[in-house]
Amino acid sequence: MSGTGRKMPRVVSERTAPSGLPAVSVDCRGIGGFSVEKTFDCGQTFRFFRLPGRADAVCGSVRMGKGIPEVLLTVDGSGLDPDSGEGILVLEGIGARTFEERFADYFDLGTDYAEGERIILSAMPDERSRAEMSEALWRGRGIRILRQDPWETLVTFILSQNNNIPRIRLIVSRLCAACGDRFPDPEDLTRLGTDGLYALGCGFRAKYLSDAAAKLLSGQVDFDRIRAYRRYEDAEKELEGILGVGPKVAACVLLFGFHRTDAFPVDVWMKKALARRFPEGFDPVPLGDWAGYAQQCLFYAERDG
DNA sequence: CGCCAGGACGCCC
DNA sequence: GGGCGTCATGGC
Repeated sequence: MSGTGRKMPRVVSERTAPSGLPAVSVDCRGIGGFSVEKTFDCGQTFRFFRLPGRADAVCGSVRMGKGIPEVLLTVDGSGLDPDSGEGILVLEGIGARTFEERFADYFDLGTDYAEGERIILSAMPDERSRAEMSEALWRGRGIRILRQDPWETLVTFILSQNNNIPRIRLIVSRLCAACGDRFPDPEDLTRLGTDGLYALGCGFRAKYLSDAAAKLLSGQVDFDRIRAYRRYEDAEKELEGILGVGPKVAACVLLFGFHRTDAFPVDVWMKKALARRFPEGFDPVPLGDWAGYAQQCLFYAERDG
């Protein structure tokens, strides 16, 4: 996906919420649809939680980068049509300037996902597989690939292996609680040590997190270098130099943390989805930069039932 | 009690 | 290169 979107969302009002925090309303019509519920419940982020009794509103913290204060954000999608994903999005915790400079990009609202659907379907090899993909895209319509912080995605997806989403969220929340209610930096993991991470419930993944922190701090793994690789395999191999990072975790980090949208993570859910929908086999390569979005739709549809 | 979870490692052949 | 047991933990 190009990200050189034709129609950027527009801030239609800015105010101070009763909480005292800044808030903006954003016109999301004509950008290809957006669903808060699906985007924050499709397993790409683990630090947002549904507001009680609200299927269409979430609240969570966004890591903006090392040394930059996190943003506590409430995302209210109740003004978006659940079918078309068109309407007004309300964000509490940021003003218009922060939205335009950072969060329009974070939500990937400048990318035309309707065009992406057409590209994906046109790349399907036959009518039967096209029908299967069409159904999955319909179910996942409104999902956006968030542009998250690479370090946060690395840590959370190391924790994801042989684990389930509720428990990943639990461990991440304990990690943040142990680091002053913010996401830990590499130095924080070093300070906690493998024993400390183990005590927080990371299990056998504790040593993986220690290794990740050490290799980031030493420069053996470098996010700028990863970002600069042309070939997906080069970026994947550098990430796989970290203990506990294999093809699946690397794919998630590249997709969600580096917006390498040609990544196509395959986990147990995806294996089930692919075997069920495409028994003759499935090749994500022809999907190009839309492979990651197609994967998210297949994953969401499979897990949603 | 068992089984499973956004897998990867270490070892075997 | 493929196959298989193992790894912590919590929820069911």
